[in-house]
Amino acid sequence: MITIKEIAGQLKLSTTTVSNVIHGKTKEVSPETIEKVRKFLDEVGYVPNINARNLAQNESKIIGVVLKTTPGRYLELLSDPFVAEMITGIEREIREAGYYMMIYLSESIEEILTRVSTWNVDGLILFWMLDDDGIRVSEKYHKPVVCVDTMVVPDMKHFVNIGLDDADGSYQIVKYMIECGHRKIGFLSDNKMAVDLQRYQGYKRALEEAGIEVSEDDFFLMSSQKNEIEESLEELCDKAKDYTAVFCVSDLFALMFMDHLYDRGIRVPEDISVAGFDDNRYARLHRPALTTVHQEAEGKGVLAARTLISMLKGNEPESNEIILKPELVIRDTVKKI
Amino acid sequence: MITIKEIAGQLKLSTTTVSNVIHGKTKEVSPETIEKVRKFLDEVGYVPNINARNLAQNESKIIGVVLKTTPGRYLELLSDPFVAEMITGIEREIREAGYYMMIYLSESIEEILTRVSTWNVDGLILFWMLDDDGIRVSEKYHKPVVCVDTMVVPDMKHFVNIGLDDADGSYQIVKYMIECGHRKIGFLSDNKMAVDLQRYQGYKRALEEAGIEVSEDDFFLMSSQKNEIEESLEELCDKAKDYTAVFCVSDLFALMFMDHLYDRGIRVPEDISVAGFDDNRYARLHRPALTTVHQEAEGKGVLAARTLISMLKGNEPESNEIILKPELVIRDTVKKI
DNA sequence: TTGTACGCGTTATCAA
DNA sequence: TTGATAACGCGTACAA
Repeated sequence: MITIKEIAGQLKLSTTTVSNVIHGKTKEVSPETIEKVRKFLDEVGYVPNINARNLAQNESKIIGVVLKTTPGRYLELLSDPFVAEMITGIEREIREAGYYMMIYLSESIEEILTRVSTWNVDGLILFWMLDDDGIRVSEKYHKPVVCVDTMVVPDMKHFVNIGLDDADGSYQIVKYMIECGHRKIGFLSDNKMAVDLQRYQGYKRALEEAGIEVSEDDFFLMSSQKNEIEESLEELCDKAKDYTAVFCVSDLFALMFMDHLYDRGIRVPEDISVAGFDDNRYARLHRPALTTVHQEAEGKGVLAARTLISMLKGNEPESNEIILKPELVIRDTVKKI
Repeated sequence: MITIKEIAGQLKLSTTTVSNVIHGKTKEVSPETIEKVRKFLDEVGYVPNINARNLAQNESKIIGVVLKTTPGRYLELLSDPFVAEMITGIEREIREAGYYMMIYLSESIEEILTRVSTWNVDGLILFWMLDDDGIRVSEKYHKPVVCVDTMVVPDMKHFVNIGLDDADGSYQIVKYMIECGHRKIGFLSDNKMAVDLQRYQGYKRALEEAGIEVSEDDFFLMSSQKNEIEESLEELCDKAKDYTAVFCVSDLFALMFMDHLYDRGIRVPEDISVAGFDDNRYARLHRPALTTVHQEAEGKGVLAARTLISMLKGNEPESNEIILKPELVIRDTVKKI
């Protein structure tokens, strides 16, 4: 790798001049020199050493994309189509803005913070922070942060949350199910936190508005531990006999649930109706086609990245929170009864 | 961020000593000093600045993971479940080995090389290099490289290819289809290059061994352009009427094809048999369950990362090429006739 | 218009 | 056992 110093040496110029030409600070450089330097740079294919630049400028041009995992989580994060689509959008935006993306997977906020400060990361995109995660980050990290699908955002200027109106999404679809004549509607999830809690609340509101009583019993609790999932889904198939419909908190769960129903000869939607949430790529490949709530995964990623990059440029975010709107997608898995 | 210099100042020591303690070069440091420094480091939560370290050591601890795209490709790369699973494995290995992962998506080898040298990346994992891509990389990049699913590997010491015996995989499944009584078997793909070519050759060999003539007509060519896919699949459904089975070059294509068949009321496997390749997570969620060829996507990623990391440690790779074995998975989409 | 000199944080060499 | 000092490559204030 050729360095500025070497170039300056060969051209009998100073490093300053070369550096100035590289950065277009050409007001004070003679045209001939500019030309000479430019030509030479091209010839040798000069590439700046970013470590040296970062060291000198105290920046990194790196945006950290942090996925906080929990132990024993069913799907490896990157394989989750929703995550993958979001990251696709994020990656493109970051790249086009001249930044670099570094992905961190970790169960530990401390580990994440260490990596972030080791690399002197310029900005952060955080997924699914829970509890006091956000606060712990904000205490140690004082640069722009964009959270995705995070409920509790500390009231910090450099924090922005990108979310979805989850409650409204589930409200819409459950309302639709009720309109189709369903009154016994289960809610399937592996937890009742954060985003899933919101979705549960929308479900509850729709039922209550229709004068249908909601009981804890209607919660179809799926295990989140890899080795227990199959078993818990088996049990839920039994439980489903008392229901005409089940709303699943995600497309993935809906697909998994339908598999078990199929394997037992229970037909969707003839015997039971099922709905999902997300409308991800793989749900779209399913047949019968899944009735679900659509959200723009890639768009969410793009928005997160753009918001962060804008903050990096010194712009104040317009608001601490951006909430996107979900959209009901009616397909074939919810039957009129 | 506290620096070594500051620490040395506060402790009335030299930076050398502090640095030595940090790196466990404690043969020549007194126990008391070690203790004192260690304690202080803990207290202040010292985190090294990796830019400075990289600059001094002329390394980066970064492993570049390069996905070369082609314009208009149907699936965004990271959303491809096979890619996602592989990256999951790669990421974990890289992280556990104390390296950092940087993902590059690009259509241009030049752009990739620029980024790689900008960051002074220590090693590279390349996916699907085509034609002279590999050679162009090897000309400019002289550190360890592991390719995945690449056919032409230049005879370079620092290049290793991780592949799958694709031809054998398709040979096995097509042979199975023949054993099930099928004789008119189509081959569906969107191209006939690299890995897909290998899979085609295995298909061909199985048919030829069974004395079945193979014609160009049996190639079900699907468009790879986003906006033309639907249409081309429609046409292939018509074409399928003359066949009892279609072997698809990937699970994804098999799923897409089956969707179109389903939407036209053509049943799998009753009316036509379908097989895939990869056995990815989403294919496993499909019903009827897909008969396919299994390969360990995550394992492939892990192997690629481990091989590279071993080379980074100075070990010579045992061989220029590691070829994994695929495995036939019989499920429900191929019917005995 | 061009050049000198220094600082960024770390590691390494060699002297004390 | 410890400490000064140079070096890595770049950007920049300031001097010429």
